[in-house]
Amino acid sequence: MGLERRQIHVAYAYQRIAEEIESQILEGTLKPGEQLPGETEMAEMFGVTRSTVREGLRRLESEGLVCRPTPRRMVVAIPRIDRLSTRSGRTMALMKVTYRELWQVTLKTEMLAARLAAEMAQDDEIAVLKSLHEDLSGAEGNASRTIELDGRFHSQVARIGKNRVLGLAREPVAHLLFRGFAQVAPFVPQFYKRQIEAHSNVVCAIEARDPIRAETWARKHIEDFWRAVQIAGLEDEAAVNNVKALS
Amino acid sequence: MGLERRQIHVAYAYQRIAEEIESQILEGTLKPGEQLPGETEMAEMFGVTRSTVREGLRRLESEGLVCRPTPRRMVVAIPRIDRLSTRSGRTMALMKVTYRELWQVTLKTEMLAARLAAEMAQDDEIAVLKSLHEDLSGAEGNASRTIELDGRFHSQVARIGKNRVLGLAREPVAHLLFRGFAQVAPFVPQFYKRQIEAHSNVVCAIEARDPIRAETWARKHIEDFWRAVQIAGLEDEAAVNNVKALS
DNA sequence: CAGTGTGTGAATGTCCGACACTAATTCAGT
DNA sequence: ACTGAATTAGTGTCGGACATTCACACACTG
Repeated sequence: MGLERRQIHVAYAYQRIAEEIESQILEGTLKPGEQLPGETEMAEMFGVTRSTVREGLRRLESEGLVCRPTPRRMVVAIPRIDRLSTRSGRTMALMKVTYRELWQVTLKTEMLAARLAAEMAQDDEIAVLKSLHEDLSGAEGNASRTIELDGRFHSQVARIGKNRVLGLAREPVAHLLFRGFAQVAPFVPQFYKRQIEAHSNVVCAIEARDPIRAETWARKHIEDFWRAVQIAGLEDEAAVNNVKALS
Repeated sequence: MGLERRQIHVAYAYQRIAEEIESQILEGTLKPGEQLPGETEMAEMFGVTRSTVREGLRRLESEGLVCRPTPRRMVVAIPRIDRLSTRSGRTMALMKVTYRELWQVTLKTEMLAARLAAEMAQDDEIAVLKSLHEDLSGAEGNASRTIELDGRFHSQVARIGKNRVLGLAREPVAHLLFRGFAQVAPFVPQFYKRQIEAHSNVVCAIEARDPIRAETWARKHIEDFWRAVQIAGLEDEAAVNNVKALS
C-alpha cells in the first residue's frame, strides 16, 4: 500500500476564516438572509488583518454561500440551483464530454421529469408550459431561439415535477446537450417539426395527468434528438468546443 | 413589463482579474497543468496591487479552476468531478431536500450506471468491484463503514460505465441518499443482508456482461432501500439534518 | 404622514510597504 | 551523479492609509 498522500491542511488564516463562517452557515447559526458584520469587525473578531478576512470572504462569495446585493451589505445567501449548474457545466465542458455521455443521462432525466410532471402538475404551471410551447412553435427554423425556448420548456417540465434534486442534476446536463442543437440543426431541418410535435404530446400527457404517456413522449423526443446527432455524425464528439460562450 | 432588474457589474478590480484569468483558462490560452506567474508578477501585469490579485486568486482557487500542490506553485487545475459534488451536496442539504426526491433520482441513475457498467466493463475494473464487495460483506452490522463502502461500490459501478456525465450527476445525489442509511439502519437490520445479496447479483450481472440483469438488480436494490426508508417513516423528511458532517 | 432631498459617518475597494517563513533552486561536497 | 546545505524568491500575514460611496438619519416638501 505504501504511505497515502493525505491532504494536510496547514490551515492558512484565510482558509480558517472561510471555514469558520461556512460552518456557522451550515450549522444554521447564521441564517440565510442574515447580514454579516463588517470586515473590520470580523478582522478584530478573529484576530487577523482585514486583508486576510477579505481573502476568506472572496472564497465564500465565490462558493455562493454569501452574496452582496451591494458592496456594503454582505448577507448569507439563499441557495440556488442555477448558480451551481453553470459550474458543473463548465467542468463538463472542460472535460470535453461527448454527446453520447450527455445523451445517455439526459434521456433518463427527461423521462423522469416528464413522468413526475404528469403526476404533480397544477393548472397554473401547465399554463406556463403551454405558453412556452407556443413561443417555441413560433420559432421554427431559428436555431438559437429554439435552443433558448427548448431549454426553458424542459426546465419548466422539471419544475412541475417538484423534485429539486432532479432539477439540480439535470439542468447542466440538459443545457449542454441541447446547446448542441446548433451544431445538429443544419443536418436535420425536419427536427424542428418533430420537436414541436413531441412537445405537444408531452404537454397533452401532462395535462391529462398521464405519467406513462408523458414519459413515453419524452423518451421519443430525446431519442429523436439522438438520431439527429447520429445523422450529424457527432456521437463521440465533444459537446462543446468553445466553453467561453457558456455564461 | 416594467423595468427589468439587470445586473450591473461595477467590475471591481479583483473580479476583473479573476475573470481575465478564468477566460484565459476556458479559452485554452492557459492549459490545465500549466503554472501561473507569481502574484507579484501578475500584480504588475494587470497594474494592481498584490492584495487585489490575491483576492481574485482566492476566487479562482475556490472555483476549482486553479489549484496549488504547494503554496508556491499555482497551476491551472485539471477538472475533477468530486470537487463539485461536495458543493452541490451542500446545496441540496441547505435546501433540505427529502428522501423521496433523492430516491427518485437515484433509482434512475443507479439503474443506468449498472447497465452501462455491464456494457463497458473491463476485467481489472471488475476485480476492484469485487474487492470492494468483499469488504462490504465483512462490514455487516457496521452502519458507518457500510455507508462508506457502499458509496464506493456504487461509484465504482458508475466509473466502470465510463460516462463522466453520469458520474458527475449521480455522485452528490447518491452520496446524500446513502448517507441516510445511518438513520434507516436501526429500523431494518435485515437490510444489510439484502444489500449484500443485491450487490452480489449486480456484480455477477456485470461480470456476465448482462446489462438487463444488472439494471434489474440495481432497481431492486434501490427499491429495497426505499422500502427501508418507508419503514423508518422518513419519506418526506429532509435527508440531512446536520450538514456539518458532509465533508 | 408619505415621499423625497441632503449630509454625515462608516465601511468598502484599493493601495503601499514590510517581514517572517518556507519552498524552489543553486551550489558545494563526497 | 547524488546528497545535502546555502541562497533566493515568493507566499502568508501584517499594519496603515486614502478616496469613494453606500447606509442611515435627518430635514424638507407636498
